Amino acid sequence: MRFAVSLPSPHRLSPVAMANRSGSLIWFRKGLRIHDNPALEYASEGSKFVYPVFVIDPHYVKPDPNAFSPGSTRAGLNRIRFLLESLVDLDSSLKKLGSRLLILKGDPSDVLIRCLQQWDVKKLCFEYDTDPYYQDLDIKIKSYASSAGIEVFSPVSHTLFNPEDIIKKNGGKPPLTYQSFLKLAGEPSWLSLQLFTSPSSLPPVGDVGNSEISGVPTIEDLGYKHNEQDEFTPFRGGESEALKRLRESISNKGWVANFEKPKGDPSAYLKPATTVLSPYLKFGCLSSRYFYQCLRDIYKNVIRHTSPPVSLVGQLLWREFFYTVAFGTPKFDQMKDNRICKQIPWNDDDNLLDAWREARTGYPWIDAIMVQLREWGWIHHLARHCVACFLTRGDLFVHWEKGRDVFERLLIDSDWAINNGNWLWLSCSSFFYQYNRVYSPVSFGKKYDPDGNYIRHFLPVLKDMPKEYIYEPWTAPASIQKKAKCIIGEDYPKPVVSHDSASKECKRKLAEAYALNQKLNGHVSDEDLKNLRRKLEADKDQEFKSRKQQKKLC
DNA sequence: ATACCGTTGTACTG
DNA sequence: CAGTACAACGGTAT
Repeated sequence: MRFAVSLPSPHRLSPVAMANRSGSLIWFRKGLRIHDNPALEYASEGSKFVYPVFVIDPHYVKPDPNAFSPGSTRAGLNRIRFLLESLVDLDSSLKKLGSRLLILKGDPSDVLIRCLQQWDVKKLCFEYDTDPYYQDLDIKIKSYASSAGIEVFSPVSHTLFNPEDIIKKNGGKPPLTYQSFLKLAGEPSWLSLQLFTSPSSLPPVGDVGNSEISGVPTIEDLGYKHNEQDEFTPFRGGESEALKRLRESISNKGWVANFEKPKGDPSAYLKPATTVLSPYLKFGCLSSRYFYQCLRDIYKNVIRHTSPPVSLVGQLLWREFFYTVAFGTPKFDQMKDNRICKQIPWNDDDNLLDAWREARTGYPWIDAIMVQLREWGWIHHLARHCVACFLTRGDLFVHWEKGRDVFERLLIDSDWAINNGNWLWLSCSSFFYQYNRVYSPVSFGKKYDPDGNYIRHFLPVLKDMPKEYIYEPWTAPASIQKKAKCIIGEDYPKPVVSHDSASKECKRKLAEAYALNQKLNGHVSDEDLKNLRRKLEADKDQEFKSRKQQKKLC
């Protein structure tokens, strides 16, 4: 039966009406795909109607004129666009199966609860998500559903493993090294199953009463101007694009079998050295499990292949590792009260942060990466390492949380667990502690590009720049500087700080902080941090004075 | 207590 | 340029 217009709330429905409910609601959040989608499969099983819903949260998409780049408060325009493209693709796939995507706007929990009240829904299906944002949301939704007698199905399908299982296996705490994670994880249990079961048709959409439903909005619909941004990311969102990219990536079996992350060229932009599947994995346009299965199939048929951590499968397992640690670590995204995070008295100087964020550090190789990040929303992972090290472990010595925020906004693939994990890693706050080891484009360039053209494609502006300029901007011969200035402009900034990969000064600061952490067994109070910061500043002052004195004597 | 290890190092010598 | 010495932290296994 079909319900006409709006319904009373479920606790006021007669038992007959409840019993007669025959539809399902699939709530898309991540997992924007048809293939390997257990929630969608379960929703359509034995259902007369299926309501495929995506809720657009104004908090996530509403233009924020005060943000430092075009976009909303939380997301840059590139990612918003990527999301909308993914939704268009999902809608068109659903239409081919006899259904369509219902777009609703508002606070997700309010909107969804209203749908459950008004529509013919017996089963509510959505992919399980470990991000704190969804964990909170899910509690609300689940508690409503159970009070209304609606069945909830929330399978783990975003990741290869259930982080909860791994943590349980490890005695309640997440593993903190990649190797121990590998041991605990083993092979995923579903590997022998045929995952790629896209439905051939779907039940029709039920009566939606008087709910306000729209098609997928354009960025103009959301209030953005057509020319808000000069250059947009060249990566198109959506499942179709994801599968196309996957097929292209894995068509070269030798490449897949021999993939070694550190050997790729981070500057190769038009033909990236990696698969650039991360944004599709982030939104679930591509199933990580399907990807994993494809890779395993290839490995089976070759004599030799690379292994984790550097292999392609290894990259997928890094994702699992960070998801697991992030899920099992309270306050994972901050320094304070974070069990696994070193307490370090970072600089409070926002001018340094701004210079880094706005690509005017005065180091073309850093600035080039930052411009590509802003304009294209994607940079090679090794390039991410370079700029993250530069911000936190050079003379800038800026808090990793601030760099994290910039990445979270600008990257089209920014993923809560992975982004925070990498910043913890690269700032030597957790997982990795060898603060004298830095990642810099100069060393990558030396290693991987004998022609010296290494950094060329980070940015079109830099593509014809002589390597001397790029590597050592302010010590290059005058003739080269002259040529470089023609390309970049006379007003190209002088370096904001001296930056000798990881400077002695920075190393000293970190060593101090580590000693403090050790002495206090990790329990470092705000007061301790303040004192240490004061001490560091006093030391610096002292050093400055003594240097002045020495000069005088000379 | 000690040795060894870690996704992709650095600096020097010849 | 290749080869070698060095540097260095916390976590884990022994």
